[in-house]
Amino acid sequence: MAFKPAPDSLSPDTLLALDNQVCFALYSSSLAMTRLYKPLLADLGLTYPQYLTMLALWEHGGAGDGQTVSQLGDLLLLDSGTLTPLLKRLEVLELVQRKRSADDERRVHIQLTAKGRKLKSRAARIPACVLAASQCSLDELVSLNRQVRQFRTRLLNPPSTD
Amino acid sequence: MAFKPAPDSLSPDTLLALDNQVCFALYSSSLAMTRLYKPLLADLGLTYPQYLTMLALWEHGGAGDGQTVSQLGDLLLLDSGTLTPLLKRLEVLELVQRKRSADDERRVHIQLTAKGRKLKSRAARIPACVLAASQCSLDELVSLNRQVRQFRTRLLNPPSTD
DNA sequence: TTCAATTAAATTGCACGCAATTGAATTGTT
DNA sequence: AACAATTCAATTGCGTGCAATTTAATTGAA
Repeated sequence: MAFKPAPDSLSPDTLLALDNQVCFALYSSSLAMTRLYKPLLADLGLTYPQYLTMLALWEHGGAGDGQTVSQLGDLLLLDSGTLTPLLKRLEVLELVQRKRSADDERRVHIQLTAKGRKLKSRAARIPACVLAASQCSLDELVSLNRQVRQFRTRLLNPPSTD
Repeated sequence: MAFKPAPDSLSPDTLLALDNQVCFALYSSSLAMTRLYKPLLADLGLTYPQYLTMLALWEHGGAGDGQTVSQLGDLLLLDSGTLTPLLKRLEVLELVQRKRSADDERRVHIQLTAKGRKLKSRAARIPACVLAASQCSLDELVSLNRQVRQFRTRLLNPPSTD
């Protein structure tokens, strides 16, 4: 008499189920976050990636020369192909200034304008809105943030192939 | 004698720090996952969103008429503006068939072709590659997946505004 | 029955992401 | 000094995401 087989946890059906993919959980959650931010950011005239860029500049752009495109890319994990046109749009909005470096003409320094710095106080209201909409406690968000960042760190430091 | 003030956990600087944004953790992790999948999916000739769409169809497209565009959108949390051109590309690849519904001409049914069904066995190798590259245990991924999905569920069911 | 409201998919326009390439500036080696 | 290799930003091309609109089909209320 045969036992009823348990669902094989390594079957293709299980391995490929949409809800079993961490990648899909991250992907769909990230898009859901973008949608949540959109109306909040519309008040500031920013898109979501533009907002992240302003966060990076508010936090790390205070020093004299601001940040180069590459340094911003390191902070945001994006490349110049994405950042260059985005930064040009922020320049049109008069939130940043783009200036060729004097001592290395290859570099472009991104500096906040007065208008860009001023926007920070209005943006400061956003995190509370997001916390409320997430229906999570602050502790839960802090914990989730830590775990997702830890996961990202491991992804970005692939095992050496020695 | 004044105490040295603790860093104010509710100051704008703290609230707006890039690493304190769950949204950025999710965003950058999701992009990092996309980059990880890219070479694996290149072997199958798929982009990452196309792969997610195939996952949805392998799991839920077996029944006679497959899934309509709307039903796929519910599974993937995407709309027709995104899915229609993506599905047309999958049709060009001969992985799916798009057919107007007979009893409701507004609907378009998406069905796997034999070639589309066959691709599943090759895709079945991908999860193991991702697990290895993530440098996480299966338990850790399962746990992270559960928490991110729970977070997404709360985001998508906003508190009623009665 | 008629026709307004609703629904489904497609279309349009814009802003990403990113691979691949280009062009210009700098560095390193001899 | 010369010049190959490297680095940085910009550009090009393609595939998403998504708001807004359009088109066509269906539903529903008078």
